[in-house]
Amino acid sequence: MSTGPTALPAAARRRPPRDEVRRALLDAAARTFARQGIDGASLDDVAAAAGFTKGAVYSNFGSKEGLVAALVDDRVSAYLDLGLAAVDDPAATLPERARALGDRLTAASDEQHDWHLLFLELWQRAVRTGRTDDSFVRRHGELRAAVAEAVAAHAEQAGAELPLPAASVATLLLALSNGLAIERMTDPAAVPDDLMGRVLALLVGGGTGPDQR
Amino acid sequence: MSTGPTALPAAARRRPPRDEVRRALLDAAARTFARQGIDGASLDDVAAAAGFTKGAVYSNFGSKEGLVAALVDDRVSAYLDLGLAAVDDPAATLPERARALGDRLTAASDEQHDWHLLFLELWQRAVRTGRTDDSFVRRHGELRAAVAEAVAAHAEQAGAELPLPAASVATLLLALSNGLAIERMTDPAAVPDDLMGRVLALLVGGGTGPDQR
DNA sequence: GGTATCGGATACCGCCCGGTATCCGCCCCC
DNA sequence: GGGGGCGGATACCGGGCGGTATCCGATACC
Repeated sequence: MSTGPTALPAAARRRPPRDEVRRALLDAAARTFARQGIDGASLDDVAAAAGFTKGAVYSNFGSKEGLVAALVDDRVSAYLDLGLAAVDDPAATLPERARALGDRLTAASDEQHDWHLLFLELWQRAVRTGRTDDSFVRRHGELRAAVAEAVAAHAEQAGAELPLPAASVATLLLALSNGLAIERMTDPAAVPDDLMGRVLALLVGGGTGPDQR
Repeated sequence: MSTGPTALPAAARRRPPRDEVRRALLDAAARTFARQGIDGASLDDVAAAAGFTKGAVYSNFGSKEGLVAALVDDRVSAYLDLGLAAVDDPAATLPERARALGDRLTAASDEQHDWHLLFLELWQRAVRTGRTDDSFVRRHGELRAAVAEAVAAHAEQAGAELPLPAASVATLLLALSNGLAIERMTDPAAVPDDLMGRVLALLVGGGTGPDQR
């Protein structure tokens, strides 16, 4: 995977556009940091994973901290978009949508181990620094607000009465997404595929009926 | 806090019993690792927090990895006991118990930031090594099984029909405990005090009625 | 096509940490 | 109460990492 420039026979070497280098470094950082930990991965590791050297990192991001900051911006934004897109399916009833969203998020947690690992690491950093204006925390708050808004809109559109405030539902959705991913990564058998969907349906007042899907 | 032996005026120095040293080191490790990260904290840091030096750590645990392993054993066992004790209140109805448990777990998450931080770090290590027989993973599985058993017993005793299998309820309980603690640590306002209790009540079929407590 | 510039490569520095070898003094037991 | 052994303290080593100064070559512009 990821054939860097140095993979070529040292002959026809082309210098890739700067944006391309940036992207490659960010992607490599996401993978490498997720797998080895932010502190556990050296800049040499990250750069090598992208097919470059440390020099490229310092040229583009100034420092390791700068790389992490850029990564937060890049990835949390992407996650927010993904989350909103997943909810924007204007079909079917509210519980049905809840179940569909749950299934999709469950599947995503299987495919995106890296993202959850990275998310938790960024969260840890934010908590440890104690800075409430941490950019990761801020972006995460935006995500929660966006989800809450979406939940409220869908409920109103369906004319349904939520058993809990929309804001709480949003919080629970995020908490379950993380919490269940955690359980599933260490013991997949403990988290049935449809569990997330069932609970989400419960949260919007739809019951869980053994198999009414 | 934690007045180590060296705090004395260098005169009346007594050698503490070995078990005492072990305990002090384990406690200091839990605090220090939680706050600075397992890799971020040096053995000097840990030993100093307990009022000793690195030599004591190597004498008692052989290596940093040995200290971490001992910590896993120590802390996960304690957590399992705490969890079981919290559920063993033979009073009131099932939803009432669920709400009480939720309140208690929420309060605990406020007081035990360190434990959640440490838990997540240990979990990350287990996931990254990929060892399914990791002792942390095994102990966590035991915890889940114990919770599932307790849930089933309580439900049967109350003659209630659970909307989800007891095992799933147990998984959800753990997931919510972690997930909500995560949300609460970065933004306390986003997680109302009674949210956990309400959801747990929902999970055991008790509804959430705005304030029937 | 020649040249100036910018960006990534390379070599190097200093710090810090895990680990180890060794030392020293408090406990325990006879 | 005296001596031996154990347990913690101390000093030191080696490796690895973030960061930096410098080099070199490709790109783009005239």
